[in-house]
Amino acid sequence: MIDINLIRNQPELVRENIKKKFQDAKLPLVDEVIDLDLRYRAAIQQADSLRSKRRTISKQIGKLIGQGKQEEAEEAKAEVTAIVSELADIEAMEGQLQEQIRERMLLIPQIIDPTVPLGPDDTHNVEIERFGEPVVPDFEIPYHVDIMERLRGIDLDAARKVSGNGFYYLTGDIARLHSAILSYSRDFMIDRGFTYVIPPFMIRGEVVSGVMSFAEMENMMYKIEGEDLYLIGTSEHSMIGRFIDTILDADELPYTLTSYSPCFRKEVGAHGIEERGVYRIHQFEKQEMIVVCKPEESPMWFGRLAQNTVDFFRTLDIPVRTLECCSGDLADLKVKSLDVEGWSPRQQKYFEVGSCSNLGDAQARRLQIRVKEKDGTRYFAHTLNNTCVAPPRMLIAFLENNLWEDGTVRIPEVLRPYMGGKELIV
RNA sequence: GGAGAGGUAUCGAAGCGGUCAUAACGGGGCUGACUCGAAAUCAGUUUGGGCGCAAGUCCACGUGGGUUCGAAUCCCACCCUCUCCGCCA
Repeated sequence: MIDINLIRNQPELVRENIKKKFQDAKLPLVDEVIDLDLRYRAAIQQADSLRSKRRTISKQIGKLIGQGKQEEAEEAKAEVTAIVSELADIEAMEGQLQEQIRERMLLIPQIIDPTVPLGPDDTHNVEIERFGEPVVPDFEIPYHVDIMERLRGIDLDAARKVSGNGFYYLTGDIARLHSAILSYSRDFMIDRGFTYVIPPFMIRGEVVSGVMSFAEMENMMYKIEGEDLYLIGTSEHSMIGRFIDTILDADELPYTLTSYSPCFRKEVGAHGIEERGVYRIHQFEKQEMIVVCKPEESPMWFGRLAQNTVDFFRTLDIPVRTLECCSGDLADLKVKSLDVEGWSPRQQKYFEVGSCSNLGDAQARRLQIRVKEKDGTRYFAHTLNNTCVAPPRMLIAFLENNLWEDGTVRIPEVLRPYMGGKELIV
């Protein structure tokens, strides 16, 4: 959500931004908002003055009755009744206009960062940098599920029987590896100064509708029957929810948090659970980074967050690259976004393992997350989030890159302490 | 699950149909005085949001309705928090 003042004062800038995102169909929204806003403000003034009158006269009635002037009081009552009925119509209009403005404001995209490359869709995303040598070994790398099965580390058949498609049993060393990666990532982030947080895994409907659109909610969130609770799709939901409708002291900032949570997703819609294996599933676990900071610091944090993920994968000897989202592929709430992709020697291409986003003040404006300076000035905070690691998906990259020809999996040094000193999975 | 209490500003808390919601009273914060400095003391100041060029004005007492000329205050529904008992990782 953008500042409505931007539409009032610099509508051209808002239109340009819509064009940059190849959403020309939304251009009329700008003029609609300008028109509705004018009418809304007029309605406010009219209603306010009526409310003011109602209040003044009502107070007088009290006095008149106190003085025993019944007749005058009755006259005044009639006057207020007339005002109140007039007010009812204007208030209805006021509410309607406000709702119409809000509906449109939610559709108008956030002003993107000037550094975002322009392009209509994800084919125009721009590779920024590669880290590590994307090696293609001279033996064939099996499908990740086959690798796991050979190591007796996964049971998808049983999971389908028990829970359905999109779930898994991890067992033995693979399960341990999964936990090791999470523990390691947690410590990795703590070492970089982030505060470790374990948030609620279920949140209220009110919070859900605050952090995502209705369509997203329908397609992603599992609802608990008979309760006003939803399973989180990512810890970002509960982490950002924590700050809804708060005013933070400027000297508390920045909040640099790293949170662990399981994530539950329906994955309804375009993709479904088509992909076999553990690439796209209903339940996975994730270590996340969340930053709430001052506006001028968000570009700096954006870079640092993305670098954290890159560094993390590099300590596990997985080649990665960063890919910047072009304007057309960027979600409407985001100012700038970078995907981190891990190398798949089997497919001989990179695939998404994490996503780093700067939401600017869009999320904060929508959720009323404000900052107060010592001198009393207030403004909206900037929020960022980034995947540190989502183990099931990263296991794919991990296994493919650390597999030896004889079928054993090498465990990188940094993970060994979390694996009881093991160097190999055989 | 049973019983009770309660949701008012940064915190505690008063108000329980109009003349204190620019929120009593107390604490905290900030500014100033005194002081070499601090503590203590004294004085002042301190909610958020909308509209308006401004003067000013409106909204918010958990949420949503209702009654009334007028609602923090009365009525209805819902939400949440706390305490005790029970149950239980």
